[in-house]
Amino acid sequence: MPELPEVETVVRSIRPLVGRRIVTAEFRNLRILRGGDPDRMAARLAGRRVKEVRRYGKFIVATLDDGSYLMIHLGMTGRLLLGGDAGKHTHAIFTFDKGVLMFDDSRQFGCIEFHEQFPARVARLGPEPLEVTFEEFAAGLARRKTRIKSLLLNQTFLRGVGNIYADEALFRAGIHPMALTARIRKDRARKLHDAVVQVLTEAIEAGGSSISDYVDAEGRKGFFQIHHRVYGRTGEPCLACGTPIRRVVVTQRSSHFCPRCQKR
DNA sequence: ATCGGTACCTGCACGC
DNA sequence: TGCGTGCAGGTACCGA
Repeated sequence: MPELPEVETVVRSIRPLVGRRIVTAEFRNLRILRGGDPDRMAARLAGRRVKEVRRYGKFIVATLDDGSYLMIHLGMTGRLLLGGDAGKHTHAIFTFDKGVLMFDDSRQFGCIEFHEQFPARVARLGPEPLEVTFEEFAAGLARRKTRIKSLLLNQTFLRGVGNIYADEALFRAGIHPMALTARIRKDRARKLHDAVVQVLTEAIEAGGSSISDYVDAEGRKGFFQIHHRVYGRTGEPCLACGTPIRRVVVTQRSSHFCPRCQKR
């Protein structure tokens, strides 16, 4: 489900919780805690006020009033929902002095972690795609020895790009997903940098892409999926040239591309 | 140090 | 109707 635009939309939709106080935290599925102690977490969280909620790539980090941090990752199917009823896949329930936040995740690839210090995993991520300079971006391309699709998905290169937006950006830049990064010339690299920024910006404006189950914390779907040019369009005609869109697997992930518009 | 393959889960669509 | 297969927006971990 969630890549940068979806996580950004979720973060914006839970902003009303900033300034609110956590009354109780209930954890129903411990897998989500990745080894964290549920009782200790609940005790540390109770009474804390949310100072700030920020997004780092696909990670959500809430800063609490005592300087501790609550980190949330939505994985593939994670949802944060304000209010509503707990369901089969509701794994955590945060009750605030005003409002309730539920974490729902059918595949359980998401996680919730409590940290006394800023989480190291988040600190190790690469730059934000909407902030990275072209020079940094190009230096990253030249330094790696892999296929461009793999690099775009690598969160230490850029944080937040996932399978949908990698495919969409590569199409817009006219680059084949299997292209080796070191062989991409500067003009193409610049096109790719621009394409990443544009596609993410447009997707945020559309509230993200709702393929099957993504919704924001108010239950609203995104509508960027209607603007996808290659992702999920295998066999359908390329919107630029009419050639059927193809699907190849790169690093175990589906990649959708136009064989005519995207040369290696 | 980097890279690709694998594992982790559930649900859905499909063909038989 | 049910069963097997393959696929799905994610990252961590392992061995080469």
